[in-house]
Amino acid sequence: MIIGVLVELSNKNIDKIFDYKVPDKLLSKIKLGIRVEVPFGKQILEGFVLEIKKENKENVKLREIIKIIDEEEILNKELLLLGKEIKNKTLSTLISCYQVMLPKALKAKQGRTINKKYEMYYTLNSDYNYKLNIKQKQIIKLFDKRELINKKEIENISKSSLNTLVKHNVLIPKKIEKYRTNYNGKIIKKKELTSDQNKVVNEFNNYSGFNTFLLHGVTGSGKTEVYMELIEKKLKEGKTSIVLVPEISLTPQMVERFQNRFGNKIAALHSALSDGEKYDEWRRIVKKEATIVIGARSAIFAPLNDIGIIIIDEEHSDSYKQSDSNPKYNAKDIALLRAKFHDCPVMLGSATPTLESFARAKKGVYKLLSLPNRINKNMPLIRIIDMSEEIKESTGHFSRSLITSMEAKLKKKEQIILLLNRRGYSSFVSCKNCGYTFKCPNCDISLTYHKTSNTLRCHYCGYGDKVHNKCPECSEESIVDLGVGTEKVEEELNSIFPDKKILRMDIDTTSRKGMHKKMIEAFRNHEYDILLGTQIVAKGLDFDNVTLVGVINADTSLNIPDFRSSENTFSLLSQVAGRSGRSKKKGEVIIQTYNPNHYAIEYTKKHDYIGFYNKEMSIRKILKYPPYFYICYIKISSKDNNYAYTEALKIKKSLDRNLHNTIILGPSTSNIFKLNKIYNYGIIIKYKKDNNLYEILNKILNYYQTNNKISISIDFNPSHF
DNA sequence: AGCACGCCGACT
DNA sequence: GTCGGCGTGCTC
Repeated sequence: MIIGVLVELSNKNIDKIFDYKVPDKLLSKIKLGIRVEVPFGKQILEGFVLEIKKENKENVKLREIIKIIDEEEILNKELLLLGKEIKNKTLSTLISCYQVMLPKALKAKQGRTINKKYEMYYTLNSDYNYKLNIKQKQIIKLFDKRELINKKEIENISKSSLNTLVKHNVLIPKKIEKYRTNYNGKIIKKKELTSDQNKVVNEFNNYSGFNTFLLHGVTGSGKTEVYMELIEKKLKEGKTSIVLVPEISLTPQMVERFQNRFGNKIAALHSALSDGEKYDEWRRIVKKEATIVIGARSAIFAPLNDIGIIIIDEEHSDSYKQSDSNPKYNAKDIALLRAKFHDCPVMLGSATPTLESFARAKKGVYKLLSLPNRINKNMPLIRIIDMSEEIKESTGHFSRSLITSMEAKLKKKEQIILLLNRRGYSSFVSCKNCGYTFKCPNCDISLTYHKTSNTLRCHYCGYGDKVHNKCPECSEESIVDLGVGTEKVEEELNSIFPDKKILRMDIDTTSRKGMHKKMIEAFRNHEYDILLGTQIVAKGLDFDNVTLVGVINADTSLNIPDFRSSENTFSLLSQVAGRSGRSKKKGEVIIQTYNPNHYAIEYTKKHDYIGFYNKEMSIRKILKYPPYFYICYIKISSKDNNYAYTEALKIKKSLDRNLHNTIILGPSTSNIFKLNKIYNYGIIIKYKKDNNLYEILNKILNYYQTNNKISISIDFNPSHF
């Protein structure tokens, strides 16, 4: 037998199928989608079995595989096919497309130490022939009611008796796999749906087979309850479901809600799990023990069969796009591919859908469903504070209106969420005298001051430096911290409200495992009065007692050189505003800004998504941006700045020669020009139809493949530049 | 990715 | 004359 194997090396030259012979003794174990170990040149590598073919005389010189790694396929037919589609859409290596589908534990080299975990159990040999003493009888009695008894439980009676019983074949040991994750499902009865929710469910049920739905529901309108209703229906039909949520809002709270409804049918996949835990969850899915998968981006590859629905919550979130490594895929696109394969619906949900999705819904490509009202029928009141006026009156980060409002809420024992919008914002340490700014020597990034460790750090490469008092340029001792960090705002809050408890939540304080969950629970239990944080506080959190949301600086995300900056700002502000007044108490939102007349802020104030959509669409049309045009971003990177630029120019010229009906911009420096000593340039291609784009790009990739002085990365529909 | 092959510079 | 530099090409 001859098999075609794809080896686990992500290199464009090797990204093809190599043929191997299978020795007779392994013949019966060969299946598509398992891994095997093969000799490859001088090395031994793992690879996936992608083809099984008949032997013929020309194959005589082939080498033989060494061994078989998996008993069962780890990539089923659907996923094998899907990998090829992703390769074609993203121009990545096929092997990277398969690797991205699997938990780390199953990847070559990285996973060798992660094994299944077992626990020892015993069963009773029904026809044993042995005279029992008192202790032993006591042990045997355990088996009256149960068939399997855990080793620990027996050892609690007597460890040596256990050994004797095993020796005399009275008890038979059984190794049973123990999952590192566990769920104690206390099923809570579902809530009655509101009439709005019922209407959505009924409209959805009018369709069958593959369809894409866009559920446009304002914050607090009860989208999750709709999702659960649809999943329950699929569950009754014997079908499985995938629910994607952004990593940041994949809070224990969200997982718990699903567990309370569906118990141990749920498998949750998110970054807070260890590699071993992820591996266990993955196997629970394979074994069909879990039929509802809830997870972040990569959960779209869950090895489910018979998928009945795929739900993507907060569909506007850019976390569904993998942009840091290949393949640069978007989970929304993968969802559509899988749904077509399973002939099942996809539901995209958001209070602020992406323009792309809403435009498709308006064209009828997606079916538009909406939840226009909050469950409590009460949208929070939003007030905009012009900080350019305010700054004349106060020195800190807080306007008088915000402080007054905070005082009022705190007096009523209500809670407050404060958002420090730091997106694209680099806080920096600078010289007051000459303007010198401390920058990372590896990256084109200002260093950030960390008070706790008294160091300057680069948030991109991790470079650290001592704090200097003297300016290296002008030697004056006038170094100041100009950044607006959460630490600094926390200090200021402490001095304004000395007797109030403040909870600071950002990457620094939530990175430790389980901290996120603990903090959210502590805030819910009212152990704190004010929750201060970055983006992390904007999404998905649901606290009944929060009646005021304050946005300290709405503008920072507007100032990013990215055509989506208005959309991202509108979306962020609308989302965070939605945290206020979700229950019976009336909610209030205060947004501090230096651009009170910017349309992203004005439409946020009016809770007017459609208004924002129309305004932004008109701009996108003029500037030829998505959804009117597709975008492809080519990044050219090298340690040699000049070389990177000259090659980028060459690429641009070659694109000009070969592509027609496209707009090609650049090369210009990337948003992060220098990162880890590497210089980055980018070329933007705007196009409507792809013509021969893929072919040309493939040629460029192949041309530079062997050049190790430069690297080329291609991102379709990028979320960062 | 690794490793061999191969064609040019400065050294026991 | 030889050791070793890394450019090029190949791995079933």
